[in-house]
Amino acid sequence: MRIAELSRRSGVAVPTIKYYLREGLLPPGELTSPNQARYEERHLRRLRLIRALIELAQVPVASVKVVLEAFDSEALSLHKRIGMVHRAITPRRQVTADDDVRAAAAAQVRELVERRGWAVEPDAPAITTLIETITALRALGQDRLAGYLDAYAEAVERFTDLELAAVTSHADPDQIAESVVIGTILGETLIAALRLLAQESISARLLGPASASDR
Amino acid sequence: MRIAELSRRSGVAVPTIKYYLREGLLPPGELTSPNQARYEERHLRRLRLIRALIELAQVPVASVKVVLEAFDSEALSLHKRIGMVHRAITPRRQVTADDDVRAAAAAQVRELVERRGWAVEPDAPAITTLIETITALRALGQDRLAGYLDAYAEAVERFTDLELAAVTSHADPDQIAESVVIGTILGETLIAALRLLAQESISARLLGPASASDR
DNA sequence: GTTTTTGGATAGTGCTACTATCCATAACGA
DNA sequence: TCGTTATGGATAGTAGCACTATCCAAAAAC
Repeated sequence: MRIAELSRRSGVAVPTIKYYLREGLLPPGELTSPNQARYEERHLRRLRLIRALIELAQVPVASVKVVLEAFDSEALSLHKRIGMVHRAITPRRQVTADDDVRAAAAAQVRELVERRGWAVEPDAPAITTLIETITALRALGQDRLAGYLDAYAEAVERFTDLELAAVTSHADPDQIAESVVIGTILGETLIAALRLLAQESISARLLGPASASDR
Repeated sequence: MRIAELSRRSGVAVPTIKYYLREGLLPPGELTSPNQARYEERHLRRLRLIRALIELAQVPVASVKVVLEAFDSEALSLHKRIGMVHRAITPRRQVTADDDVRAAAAAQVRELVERRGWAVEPDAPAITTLIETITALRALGQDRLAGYLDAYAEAVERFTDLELAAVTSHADPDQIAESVVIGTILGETLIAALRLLAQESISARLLGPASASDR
């Protein structure tokens, strides 16, 4: 197919497709002449994936590129590819002043990881996010929330077990990689949306129409 | 305190504080003369909250403003304030072409909400996100993942129950509002980070060193 | 009494994610 | 066959966001 059809079937404007080609998000089509290229179904699939990552999961274009590189690195172990994706989608956090609040948060995270028997590198990007978030929660007077970390961690393990169990049912290792990468990123969007719905429902029941200041 | 001290204690540059004042994120200090204002502890707390929302939860400045307005709307019921926050932190999704894939996803979401007995408005922002995400997952050939929606929903209810239970232990309704708003937004960051850690751990165990192409 | 800081206003910056324009060539439709 | 439309590739421009920088007269600090 030519670029116009790719655009029509994906809903992405032609100049945007050209931009993705320039940025290396989308592999070039096969040139049939100096100014004519042919695109395949895989280009359409790739384009849909790019749009899902950008629009739904809000991944920046530069990170999408890294994610897709991990996606395509068939020579690497799946674990390493997942590591690449994690690094790509975790924003760089500049570490706050290293006071005792942060040290306590770091200790809490270390203990959590140990208690749950998680095999993670101590400099994993999510560790920093976790420490900074707990530090912020405590600084905001929300120690209570930070104290429920273990319960959160347990609930979170359900997602992961579920996902990885689903994945191992696939036979083709490339299919597995695809599922894990997509599941990691779009799964987060899914979970966040479900969480908001559950919250709205509970809040409607507990805190809504019954409130004095309402209506 | 004056602006220099506010800057020093919060770690936010003076011009940035002025910018937040202009944008209405931070209430003005009390003017003691035409070009002199006094800031209180509450300004420092507010500034820390703003930074946590922007840096950790990646909430855009314009949305932070709406969140803080909900935060300060003491006249509204907590349920309505939560609704404001949800609308502020959910990006506008332009609806994809209304084909049968999307219709099926919409039906799936409707059934899920009904099955779980969730009391949510049918035009809640998270509903659209959910439908679009499921549509995208199916378009990407990840029907399996989309099929686990119920299990995801169940795990997600744990968070929410936990949070709301924790909240009702507070007596002061303003404290409750504060906890819910902060918990809603920073909780998501927390959950996402924990999920990445759990995933890294499981993937290290199942898919890591054992792989052929890995060292 | 001089140096520093302040609130307030305005303008400028760097980055991101596109859009727009141009051009020579190729494909299409009458 | 021939005028119109589409294409690949290059370059330049744009809109929005989140700050930064600069300036000023007046106040504070030393």
